[in-house]
Parts: sequence; structure tokens; C-alpha cells
Amino acid sequence: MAAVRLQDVATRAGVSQATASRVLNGSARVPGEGVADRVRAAAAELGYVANAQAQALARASTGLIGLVVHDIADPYFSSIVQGVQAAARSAGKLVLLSSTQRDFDIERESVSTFISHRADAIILAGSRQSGDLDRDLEKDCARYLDNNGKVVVVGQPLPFGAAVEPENHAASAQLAYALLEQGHRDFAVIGGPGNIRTAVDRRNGFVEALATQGVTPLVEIAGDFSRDGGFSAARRLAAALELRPGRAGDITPCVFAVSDVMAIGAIAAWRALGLTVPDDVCVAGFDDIPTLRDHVPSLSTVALSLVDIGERAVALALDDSATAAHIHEFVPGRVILRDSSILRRVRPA
Amino acid sequence: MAAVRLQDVATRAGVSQATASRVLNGSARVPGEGVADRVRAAAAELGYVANAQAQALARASTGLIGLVVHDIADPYFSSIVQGVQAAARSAGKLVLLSSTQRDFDIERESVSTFISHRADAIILAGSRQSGDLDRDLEKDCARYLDNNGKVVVVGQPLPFGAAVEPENHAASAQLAYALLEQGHRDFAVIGGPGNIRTAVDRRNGFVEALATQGVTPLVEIAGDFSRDGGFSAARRLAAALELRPGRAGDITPCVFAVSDVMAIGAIAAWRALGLTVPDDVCVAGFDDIPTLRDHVPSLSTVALSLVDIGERAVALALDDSATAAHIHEFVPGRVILRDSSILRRVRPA
DNA sequence: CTGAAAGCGCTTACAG
DNA sequence: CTGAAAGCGCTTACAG
Repeated sequence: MAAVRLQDVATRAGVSQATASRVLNGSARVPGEGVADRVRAAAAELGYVANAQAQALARASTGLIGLVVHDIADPYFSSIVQGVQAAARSAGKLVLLSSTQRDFDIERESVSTFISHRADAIILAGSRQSGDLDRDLEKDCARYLDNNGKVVVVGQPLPFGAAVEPENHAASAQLAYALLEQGHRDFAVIGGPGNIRTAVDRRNGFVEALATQGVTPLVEIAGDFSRDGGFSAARRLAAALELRPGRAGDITPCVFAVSDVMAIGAIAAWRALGLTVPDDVCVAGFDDIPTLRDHVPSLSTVALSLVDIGERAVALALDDSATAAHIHEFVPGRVILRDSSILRRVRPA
Repeated sequence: MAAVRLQDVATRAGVSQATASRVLNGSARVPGEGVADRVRAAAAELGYVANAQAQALARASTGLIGLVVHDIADPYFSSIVQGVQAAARSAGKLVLLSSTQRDFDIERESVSTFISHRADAIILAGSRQSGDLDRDLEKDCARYLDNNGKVVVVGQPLPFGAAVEPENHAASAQLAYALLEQGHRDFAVIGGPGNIRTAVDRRNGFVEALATQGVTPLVEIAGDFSRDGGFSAARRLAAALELRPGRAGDITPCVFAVSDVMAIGAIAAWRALGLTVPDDVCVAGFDDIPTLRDHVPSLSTVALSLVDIGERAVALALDDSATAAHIHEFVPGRVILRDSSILRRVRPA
């Protein structure tokens, strides 16, 4: 049983296909008395559903938004996806999703598939490293932009399209000030890879803010931008600072991990060493991922409105001028202090 | 600058459009010596990208799989999405995603949009209640199936299409046996709404298994199928069992919460009451969601391979006969015992 | 093996 | 306001 076509509806309503099209699928034209009703009735009776593929071909616009994220199972990305989803729906668009699991071949392939499907816009969300800006992806995007496609990147240093960027640097600085305010004077940093800009910005914002107050981190250790990266960095950091359980009277260093998942990994590592947060070591993260809600100890962090980021990306993607003008939109962060950074022991005077 | 069309490639290669089509986009035909190379060269030089919309129209197949989940930001669903994604990619399909945030109007709308885009298959993943099987959705799906569409539901009691179902009942029973094995004899249950089949199956599997050993839960309390539902149920349960911190020598009841998120909410509630897990009360959940990894205390649970579930759903969606035959595929669970159910205090003899 | 042509289901100037 | 017709970019019997 073949699907009902527009022509079927038109015939049943006793009008031309053109008229049926105008009644059913937008158009400012006002049809004559009763005509619209007749067409709509016919469509309802037949159960007509417009073929979006055919419409796309005729209109040269698909209503599709391509979205590539590095890992859909990561709460950071799934929140962004939620925002994209919601905004796309309000705008009457549909989202094509691809989760690359951080494989750049898959990313390139996804983008070209999106282009093949003539997505009206493509949103790239990930933590790309500045090094791996591969030529092919760049060339595909360039051609896509020429063909009137829109590209929006979130949180990545890409040389084309519009961008929505979390204010990593400024927000990390605010976190540093808040921690100083709490009385902390001894800091350490668990950073990410040097070529992930997000990680670098956060580290710099934090360290530079400390510097303005004459404070310098005791140690800095880098790890992968992941839970396991935080875990192993934390072990090395514990060794470097000679952290030991219950050394009352000593200083309690405050560690800034450049992402929540790294911070969570770090806490797990310390727990395995018998260290207690915040008694033996304090810690703060970044992102305020949803899963933090029931984490113990509760983690000080910086909240980014991930859903908001997704929504803004769609807004830019729908704005003709934005991507052409290479617009950058900044999303602020909000410092949240929780148990993990409570300074229990005061540094001996 | 308009996109390059197949005709452009054909002209440049000095062949007909038909030949170019056959060379570039599949077809078993073997072209003559050199022809294929010439066409491919022309395509490469011009940067030709096939228009998938036009292909879909001509082929009557879009290569699109529509996926609707109830909440993409929930780790349960995002893991399923990851599996769907991966399997779809291997099969050369693209996924259209919709996260409904549990709004059934949005779900219906999403399905009809997917149908409009002529998705080859639609996968419905959620925790639908048996009551809200709305007529419109059902009618849309019926027509879609008639038009050669495939429908796969995961974990839902829907009267059409194929289904992949976690073996909730059997796995919960295994959990019960494992807990008995650990020495537990005093149980309680935090269940879900009576019209969510997943919740009911898990509760029944657990309680019935206990019954075979002559054990009956001391209390059963139901809550929303969510973190907050677990939280408030846990408070009532604590009151019902008169749980108090550190009552050494007393029994330690073991509570089965029908999902991990409910269990996590329950633990949070107990913590607020000063109760310690597993010393004052033991608990086990269901799902083994990824975020459990660093939860303290570590939670006993039943692992469902969520990614696997997503992959199987795609396999069914791609199988013509499966959805017609209303096939049900079952995915087993695996019991994992962790700290939260360790029985420290032995019941006085 | 290759090509001319019809057809997929819509939209939209262009006439009337 | 309405309709006939061309066109969107492909695929695929059907001839040759």
C-alpha cells in the first residue's frame, strides 16, 4: 500500500495539485471560500503526510540540522544535545545526530554524510585539539559554506563558521577568586592536554587569577581530559605533595581539576589512597555535570548552562548572517562552592 | 555557488548521467575499461557529493532511522543512543534523534515528523506506561507499517512492530538469589508506578524469587520512576522500618530499588537522615548506569548492556521480517554485587 | 556496456 | 484566486 500523495488529496478535493500544496504546506496565499476546508478534509480522510524528501528537493531546504558530538554517553555532551534538540524542535527543524566516540575519521565521514543529506546547518560539538584540524574536514566545510550551508562549532578552535564558546578563562578566574575568599592559599592544578584549548583556557584563567594575588600553584600535573586522566594525575599529585591521611595541622592543598569528570576520577584515586576530601585535600572541578548531584563529597565547580549552549548553537545555525560573519558568542559560567573545597584546617600562622 | 550535480560530473567525464550514476552510486553493473576511472576523476575534481534527498526520492529509501528517547540527558537513554548510533553507522544509516523529555505530545509529533521524512525505520525507546498508548500514535504507526516502515520498541509494551526487551523479571530474580546468598533475610522494596511495566516486572521478579525461598519483603513502597521518587520513597521506608543510625545488633534490611537512579535518590535521602549504607541499611538497584562508577558507596545492581540494546534495536529495524513478525528479542541482565549490599551485621540467632 | 527518458512527490514562477 | 507546467537531482527499467 503506497503512501498517499498530494495528487491524491487534490483529486479527492476536486482541486489542482498546486492549490492543495498551497493550502496544506504554508504559503501566504488566501484560498477561496471553502476550498481550504475541502482540501484539509480530503487530506485528513486520506491520512496524507507530506513527503519531506520531495519538499526538500523542490524547496532546496531540508529542515535538517546535523549535530556531531564526540561522545553522546558523556553527560556533558548529552546535555548539549538536549538543548539542541529543544531549540531545533521549536524552530521546526529535525536533528541528525552523530556521536563519533572521538574518532576523527568518523567525524569527517559524518560531516560529509550530513552534507550529502543537505542539512541546512551543521553543529560541531567536541573538544577538538588544535592540532588535528584535518584538511579534508576543512575543505568539506568550506565547500558546504559556499553552498549556503551554515556551520557552528561549540567549544572548539575552528577557523570557519560561527561559534559558541563557554567563557572558560573568565569563569576559572572567578573560581580562583572564590577559593581564595574561602581562605585557601595552597593550590595545585590537574590540567588537560596542552592542545585542548578548553583545558588550557581553564588552567590559564585559574593560574593567572591566582597570580594577581601573588599566589602560585605548588604543583601542576596534566592528564587525559577524562575520568581516568584525572585518576592517574591525582596519584602523581598525591605523591608530589606527599599527601597522607589525617595529617592534622598541615596545610590542605586545594586542587583545581579542569573538568568535573577529571575531578571525580581524582577523588576516586585519593579515596583509594585513604585520603579524605575535603579533610586531607580540597578539590574543585568545572562543568557542573548533572551526575554531580548525588556525588559524595559534593563537588565545587563552575556551572555552564549546557542546555543553553545547545540552544544558542541552534540560534546561530539558523541565522544566515551569523555564520558568514564568523560570530562568536560567549556563555558565562557560574561558580558553585560545595563541600569538596571547604577548608577545615587552617594553615599554621 | 550551487552544488555540483551528477549531470556536471557526467558532462565532464563525457558520459551520460545514467553511466555516472551507475559508477558513483553502487549498482552491480561493470562499466567499460577506463570509464569508471574517468567518472570518478571528474567527481573528485568537481567535489561532487550526491544529493541524498534526490536519491531518496528516486529510490524510495532514505537511509534514515528515526530514534525517539524519553530523555537524552538521562544516562540510561544516552547509552542506548550510543548503541543505535554505532550500529546505524555500520549499516550506512543516519539517525534522526528526538528527545521528548517525556512529553507524549512531543513524542507523537516526532514520530509523525519522522514519517514525513520517510525514515526507513523508527525506534521508540522509553518507559511508556501501559495506559498512555494514545490512539493517534498507534494509528500513525499502523499506517507507517502498512507503507513498509519498520517500528521497533525498546522496553515498552507496544502492540506493534518488533521489540527488544531487557529481561527484567528474570534478572531481578537472579539479584534476589544473589542477595539471599550473601546472607540477607530481611528485605524491602522501593517500586515504581504500577503502570510502568519495567518497574512492575522488576518488582515481581524480585519478590517472586524471594517467595520461592519462603521470604516475604517487610515493606514495599512505591515512588516515581526517578531520582526524586527514590528519595521520597526512601524517607517513608526509613520511617516504616524505624531505621536509626548505628543500631548495632539489629537487623540490617536490604532494599531493592527498581532502578539505579531511584537507588541513588534513596541513598541520598538516608544520608540526610544520618543513615549509613551498608551499615544501617543495604541497597541494590538495577541498570548499572555509567555514572555509578564513582558513586560512594558503590551500588549493587543488575547490568544491562545498554549499548547492546541499542545495537539490537537497529538490527531488528533493518530486518524486514522481524517487525512484520512482531519479534521480541530478550536481553539478559548480569548481577553485580558491590559495597552497598554487604551484610556487616549478622541477624541475632 | 551505455544512453534517452520517464518517474519519484513536491513547489513555484508564470499565465489566466 | 487557481491551474498547467517546468524543475528540484537522482535512479532505473527499457532499448539499443
